[in-house]
Amino acid sequence: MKSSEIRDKYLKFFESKGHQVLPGSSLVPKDPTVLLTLAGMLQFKPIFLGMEKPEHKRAATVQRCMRMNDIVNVGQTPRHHTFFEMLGNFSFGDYFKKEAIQFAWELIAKEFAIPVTKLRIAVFEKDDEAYEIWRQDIGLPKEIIYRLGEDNNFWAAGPTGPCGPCSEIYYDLGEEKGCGKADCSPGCDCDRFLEIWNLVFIQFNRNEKGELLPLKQKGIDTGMGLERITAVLQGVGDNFETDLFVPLIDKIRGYAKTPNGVSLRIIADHSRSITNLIADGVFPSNTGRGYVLRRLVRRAVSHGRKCGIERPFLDEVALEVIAMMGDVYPHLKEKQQIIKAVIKEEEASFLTTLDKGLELFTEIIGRFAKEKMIPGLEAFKLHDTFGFPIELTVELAAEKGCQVEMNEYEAEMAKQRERARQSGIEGGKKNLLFGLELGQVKPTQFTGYEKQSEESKVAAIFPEQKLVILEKSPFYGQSGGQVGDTGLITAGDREYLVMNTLLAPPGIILHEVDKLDGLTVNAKVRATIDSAKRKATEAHHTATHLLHKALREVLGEHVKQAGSYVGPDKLRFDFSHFHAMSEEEINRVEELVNQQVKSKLKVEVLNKSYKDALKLGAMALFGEKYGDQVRVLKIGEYSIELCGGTHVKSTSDIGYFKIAVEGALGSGVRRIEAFAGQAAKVAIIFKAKSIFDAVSQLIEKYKLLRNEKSKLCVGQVTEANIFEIEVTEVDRLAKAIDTLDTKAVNNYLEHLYGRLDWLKERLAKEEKEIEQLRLQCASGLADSLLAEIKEVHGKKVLLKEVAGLGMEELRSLADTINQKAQPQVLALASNQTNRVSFLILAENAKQLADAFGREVVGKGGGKGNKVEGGGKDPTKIQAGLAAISQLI
RNA sequence: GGGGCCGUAGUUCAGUUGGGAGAACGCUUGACUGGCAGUCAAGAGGUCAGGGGUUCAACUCCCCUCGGCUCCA
Repeated sequence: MKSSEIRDKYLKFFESKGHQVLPGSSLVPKDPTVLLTLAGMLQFKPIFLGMEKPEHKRAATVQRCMRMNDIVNVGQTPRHHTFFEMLGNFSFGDYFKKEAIQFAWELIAKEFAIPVTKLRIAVFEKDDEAYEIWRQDIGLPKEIIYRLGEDNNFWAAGPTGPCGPCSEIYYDLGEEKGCGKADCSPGCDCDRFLEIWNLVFIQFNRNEKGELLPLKQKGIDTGMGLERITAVLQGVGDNFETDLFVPLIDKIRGYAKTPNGVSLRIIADHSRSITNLIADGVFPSNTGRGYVLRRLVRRAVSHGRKCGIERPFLDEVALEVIAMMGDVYPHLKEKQQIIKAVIKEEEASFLTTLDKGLELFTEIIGRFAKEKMIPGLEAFKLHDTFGFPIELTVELAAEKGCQVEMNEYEAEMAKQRERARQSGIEGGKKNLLFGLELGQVKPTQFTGYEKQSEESKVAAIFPEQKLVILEKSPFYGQSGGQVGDTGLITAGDREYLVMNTLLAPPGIILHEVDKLDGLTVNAKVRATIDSAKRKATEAHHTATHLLHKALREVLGEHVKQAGSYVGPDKLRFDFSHFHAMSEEEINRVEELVNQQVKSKLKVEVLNKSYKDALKLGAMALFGEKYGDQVRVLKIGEYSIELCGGTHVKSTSDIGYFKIAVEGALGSGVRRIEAFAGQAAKVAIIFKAKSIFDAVSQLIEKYKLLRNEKSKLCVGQVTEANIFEIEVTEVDRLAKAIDTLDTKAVNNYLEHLYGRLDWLKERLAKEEKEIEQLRLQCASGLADSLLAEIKEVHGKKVLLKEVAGLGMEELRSLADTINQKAQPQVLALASNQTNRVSFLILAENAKQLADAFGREVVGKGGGKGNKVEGGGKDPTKIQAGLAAISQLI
């Protein structure tokens, strides 16, 4: 049976049993606490947790999943993967153990016709109910039903919350695959018994005390790995030998000069992960999912090299993955271009780090060739700092007959992990919502799309966190990047300041207030938001959508939102893009956005089903489910996106849009900070003002320099034409902002920057000229000083105070004198802006400097026969020089 | 979120108890040559990423910011 038939058969079977077939969700989960979709039930987690109402009582899905826990086993065993497909059927308070077991058995034994002799069953040791169903209702002999412990057959999503026993169906691959031990049975570590289906019976809620309380609404959550069942049904006993992998591995083998089975499997497995991750909107980066993706690419490339593949090839392998999976998952085909491009770029960048690492490695191996042992610390540094894989280090070392001190390496690695974990724990505690018991609270009715003030009743209070929940509220809870509203809750004549508003997953709006005294549940209140702040936030939010669209127009369709902040003060937008933006690109984007502002586009909100929204061409973000009602934000004909936030009525309300900074967050991810409305105007004028200040400061400095120059040896100083900035120019700028003339604003700012640069350049030139003049003067001075060299105790000595010379000039002066006369003792001291600089050339320069330093309140130091130093009391220079002459 | 490394001429990089900013290539000019290549000579090119601190003195030591690379979660 082909794997595609197995998928279809599974879904059809459960459809016939009254299940709604739903599409699997993205690998990027909606739940922000979960990195990747790692199980079929993830999209239904809120339902099992009682936070969301199910739309169907029974559902069945095929879910693409990713798990990184077993990555070291991938390729080594017949059944570990980073990417796999999970077949699942679910019951939400509908059928329970009996039907779940009956369905499973019917499919396995009848539809798939797996011989009973090959099957084994496991139940939780205390679950007599399940045991009896298998025994009585199905009629299985007790020899093939096993009772297993909590670690194997009890499922929980966390330390508290819904949980329950499970029952597993195993396939016996035959004794020859096993460990041969007498007690070998399901649950054994060896490869004989393959777990093919796990049926989870969610029947308890575990509270903080660890007590198991029965759930009113029991649930069923089952999962059968497509790869495993396919292996069984195709009679190969190895997932990598199924039609899910064979064509892919063949393709990879075609690139390999020296193929080895394990590497081919790893590359095949990782290619599937990589392709699907990128298709779901993940880009390589150095954090989070992006980092998972990067690691997979790098492991795959490393194993490619192991197989003698020197050139980039993964992007082509990805095409094969798309060819194999594209019919089931059409979005892979749609994203083909991007997938290929991203992989190519990432592969190339890894090859350069490998080259770099190789250089460092050869340097290290040279140092430790004698010991035949590379310290773990070196290997760790190579890995940690330079990204050179440890496997490669070990392998290359072995080629040179060296080993790597792995204990030390592992110890360093453990330290690194510990550090990261510590910071993770501390970070988690910061979350105010952590550990809040919201199970009994109903979702708040949000009325803030239309109203700014609302009569309401207090639904719940959390005194410890100072959180208030209302039945309905106009306050927007922080989500989707938009900050929470602030404002006022009044009860009678008492006022409560709302500092921030948060949103908990099932749609509960939490008002963070300054105090709670007197406020009780069920109290009648009026909730009023700070509308000025809201308005400023809305301008930024609508501008964010325009920005997103404009970026896609200017930079390309690969630009995708990767996070945002929308507040009253500014907006921040993170997006995928591979290079820094050029100035022209930034200007183009600004212009495009301001053009939309000028066009006074109508901003509309449409409530649509997710399906219809996609049909309209809305840009889908992460995590939406197919059945959801979604809000579609339509800005004229320009932009259409899903968005739950609040917005201005017309783009003209944005006022003006200005990008402040564009920078990198990591490779492949850029960040823009921008201003809209009043904030934009303030930011621009402020910027202009700060340039004015800088310019006038430079002008002052310039004048000083001219002055100094005129005092130096040459007499003639021509007066340069200095641009002063006129105040009226600020008015012109303000006017350009008001008329939305982006070009004028940018030209003007550029003009200001230009002037600043011009002045800086001018200043640098002037400084250099003065420097030259000084050196010139110093060399002139040298000639006159030669005459002052005296003979003391048979040594040529010159001790001299000179006026207004810096260290630079002293050196130059000393050089010239030294060149022309070679005195044995040369001490020059200068009084510059009330401080002393001195330079001494002599056999015992240090000793002389100490004596001099004592006089002028200073000290100095240097190398060999030269000392440089300084002091604070210029009036003592002569005394210092006298002290030196004493020592000669 | 927490670490590590890096940032010096147009480019690739040197630069140790903190005490005159360097090399190679490239660039400009000149000479040799019929022209090019080439060789020789001279020259230009640096806010040592930016800001603060310590110091008589910071490319060098400390802190912060920005940018690039990288590991862990």
